[in-house]
This record gives sequence, structure tokens and C-alpha cells, in this order.
Amino acid sequence: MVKEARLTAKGLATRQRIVDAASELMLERGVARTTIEDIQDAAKVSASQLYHYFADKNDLVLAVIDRQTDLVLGVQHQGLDRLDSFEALVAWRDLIVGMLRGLGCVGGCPLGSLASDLAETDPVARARLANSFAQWEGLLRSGLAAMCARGELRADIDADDLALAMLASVQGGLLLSQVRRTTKPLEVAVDTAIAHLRTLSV
Amino acid sequence: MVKEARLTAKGLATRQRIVDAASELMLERGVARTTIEDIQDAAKVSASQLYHYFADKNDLVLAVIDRQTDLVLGVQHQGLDRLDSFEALVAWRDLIVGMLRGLGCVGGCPLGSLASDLAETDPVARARLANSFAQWEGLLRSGLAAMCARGELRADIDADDLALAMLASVQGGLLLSQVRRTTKPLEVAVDTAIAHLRTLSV
DNA sequence: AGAAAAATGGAGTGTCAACTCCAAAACTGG
DNA sequence: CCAGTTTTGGAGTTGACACTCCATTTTTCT
Repeated sequence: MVKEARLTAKGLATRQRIVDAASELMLERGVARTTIEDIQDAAKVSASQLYHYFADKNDLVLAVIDRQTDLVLGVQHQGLDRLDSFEALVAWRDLIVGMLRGLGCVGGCPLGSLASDLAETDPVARARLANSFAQWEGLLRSGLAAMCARGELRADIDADDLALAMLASVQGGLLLSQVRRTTKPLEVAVDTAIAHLRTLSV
Repeated sequence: MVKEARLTAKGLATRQRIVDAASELMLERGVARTTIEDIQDAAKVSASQLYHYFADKNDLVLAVIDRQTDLVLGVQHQGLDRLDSFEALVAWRDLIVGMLRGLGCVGGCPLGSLASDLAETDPVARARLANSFAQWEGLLRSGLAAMCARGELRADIDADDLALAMLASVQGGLLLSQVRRTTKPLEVAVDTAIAHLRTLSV
């Protein structure tokens, strides 16, 4: 439903099943190539169920964005909270690379793919994704600030710019890895970004 | 036509008009959301004309990839051939940023957008785009090698890795700029990459 | 000029995808 | 246990889209 109606536990589970199925399909095929029927089959629900929980396909897409945002930011929190050393930074790198390898380099970044797909066709989606990226950037910035506070990085660095550049490296690396079907581009992109940070250590 | 049939000058012009229109539309809406009818209208051609020059939509997509590759690599040649100083590198940066600004940050990178759109749905397209990126990467690598030869960069740098990382920064910066509708992310991403190179100058 | 080849016009055609609708089953709260 | 609400089933409906077909005009080549 477009507006919140009371959702039973069972209803919530169904809704979640739909969003999960849609997320996976849209990551692989893109939004436009993912049909409602595909989602119905994958989530084992009927048409009326789907339209009971979502106003239309667009509404479902927004739910997918939120889900993927939670998922990605969850992983990033795991890797970036309490960032206190270069060692921890490398562990974060390994986390991302391992995740991509686990997926066989398929799909690229869930947020990046949605962004590229929707940026020009759905202003609401674009704004929401911009917000997701801003949060991600914030985690990186906090991590760098923490390293400054601990004396791992010089105090006069521009954490804002470095966080943004780092995020760009991750996104670019993921895209190239998706195209090339190797984790190499992501590895090199992030390693180079970290190498640059090392030149800024105290 | 799928196989080469002799093309009249007029025929070639029509074909080009179709590819140009398709390129523009697909950059903005993505491949799946661009209909043959849209392309017909934009290129001022009839259905029979379109299918006279292309076997099907897929075939047209490949032509679009080739066109965008030529376009992007053309600009990159312009900025990267005879790269002899950091000044020239910054000029290249300004070239890309200016180009993005001219388009109002719409569409992102023509190759990156196609890659994200087609990587998981069209293996032929993915391979061709991988090749396009490899060429781009080659231009960067040659540029860095030239700077080494001129004594601008240390001779012991890994030009392969740095070129790949540079490309990732550009791609990531373009994606984030597209989402945020500001050239800032691209600027910061490329500037940071250049800053890292400066730490490797002789 | 004149035959062959290329380019064009535009009305179909079949399929598929998003969304609707009505009724029935399952669940909730008092 | 009963009334109201939520959840589910599944057969339509409507429109859109990729692609076809055949006739006609234009161009090429000798």
C-alpha cells in the first residue's frame, strides 16, 4: 500500500520477500528489464499481493533503493566504524574486495548500478540515491577524522575531499571490475587510494 | 543491414543519423527505456529505414557502443597524447570537467553508462566495452610512461596500476557527479589522483 | 536511357508487460 | 466466536513495443 496500513507479521514477511526478489533481479538486469512477473515468480507471490504492498513499480523501486542502502551501509559500518589504523583500512579494503569476489563480480555496486540506471529517469530515486552516497561518504569522512585524531594521519588533511575521492575510487573500481569480471580494478583503485593516504601519514 | 551491403552516401548519412539519435537517447534514458519509435522520431526516419540498416535493436546498440567509444577516445587522445608535464595533466582534467559541466552533469560517462546498463544482460556488449576501457586505460598508461621518460615522474612507478586507478577515479567521479548534479565529485576525484602522482614526481 | 540495387513510407502483427478487479481465505481484536 | 481487516488468487484489460511486409521512390552504374 502506498500509505502505511497496518501490516501483519505475515504481511511484512511477504513484503520483504518481494523487495528482496526485486532487489536481486534489478541488480542483475536493471530496473527496466525486470518485469513484475519476474518478481512475482521469484518471490512466489501473486499480482494482487504485489500491488497490495506497493502502489506501482516505481514505488517498489524506492523500496529497493532503501533496502540496498541499508545493506551497503551496513557493510560499510562494519568496515569503517572505529577505524584506527592503516591496518583497519586494509581490512576494510579486503572486506569489499572479498564481497565482490564472492559475487563473481556480477552486478557491481548495488547503489552504483541503481544510480546509473535511474539518475536521468527518476528524479525522486536520484535524490534518494544521492542521499545514500552522502551517508556512505560521511562514514569515510568520520573514519579519516578518527585516524587524524589518533595521530595516524596529519591533522591538516582535507577529510571531506579525501572521503569523496575514496568513494569515487571504490565506485569506479567496482564498475570496471564488473565490466572486466576481475576484482583487479577494484583492488588497484582502492590500494592506490590507500597508498595516497600513506603519503599523508604523520 | 546486418552484413555489409554497399552503402550510398545518403544511406550512410541516414545510418549515422540513427546512431546519433540512438546514442543520445540511450545515454539519457538507458538502452531498455529507449524505444525504436523514439529513435525513429528523433532521427526522422521510418521503421523500414531503421531495420534496413540494423538487424535489430541489439545490433543498433553495438553501433552505439562503437560510436561512443570513438567519441570518448577522441577526447582522451586530445587530452592525453603528448602528455609531457603536470600542467598538461591538469589541462586534461579541465577538459573532462568542462565537458561534464557543458552537459549539466547529465548522463555521466557515455561508456560507463552503457557498461552499467549492459554488463549483465549482453555479453557481446560487455566484451566490447571492456575493450573500449582497455584502450582508454592504454592512453593513460602511455601518458604516464611519457612523463616518466621526460623525467617528470619517477622511473620506478607502476604505470599499469596508476593508469587503472586513474581511470577508476574518473569513472567514479563521473558517476557521483551524475547523481549529485555537480562537477565537484569528478573534480575532487581527479585532483586527488593527480595529487598522488605529484608525490611520485622526481 | 534503362535495369538493378538501394532507400524509403507506413500500415500492420504478435507478444508482452503493467496494472485492475472481484471474490475468497486467513487473520486480528474484542 | 464474530465482525472487521488484512492477505491472497488469478483471470482479465489496455497499451506499448519490437519487428514485418510490400509497395514506391530514388540512386547507381554502364
